[in-house]
Amino acid sequence: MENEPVNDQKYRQRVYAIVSEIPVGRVMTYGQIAEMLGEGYTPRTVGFVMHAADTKEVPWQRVINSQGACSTGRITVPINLQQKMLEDEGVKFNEKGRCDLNAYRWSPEGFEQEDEQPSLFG
DNA sequence: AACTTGACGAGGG
DNA sequence: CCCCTCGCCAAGT
Repeated sequence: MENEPVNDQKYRQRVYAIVSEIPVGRVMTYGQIAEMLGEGYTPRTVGFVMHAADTKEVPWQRVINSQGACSTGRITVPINLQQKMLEDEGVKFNEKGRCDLNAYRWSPEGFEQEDEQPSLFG
């Protein structure tokens, strides 16, 4: 069969495609990605997919949890590797291992989040 | 085919 | 602000 299931890309491919678009020094949360994928997708699933991601082809380190911290903990990867990689890209973490999402969180065009900051018009 | 687990997230205490 | 619980969906056993 010639027709590739491009339109039926597994959610994995979609997740990888999104993650691959995250610029250096920027991050996205699992929930944010799940929201982009649409209904039927949850942060849980995104995390599961990321676990199987090719660490050589995907900037997996730029995906963190909603608290601004690395969820990798001590699982597939040596402790603090993810945070270390992000710090190397310019992302600052505090003593609690959390970064300022308001400053580093990135959204692709068409998926910008609403401003949480109040209007400066006063 | 059913049950358990998991790189999450929001809400309540 | 930290800790615990429930909900979510796909994969592995």
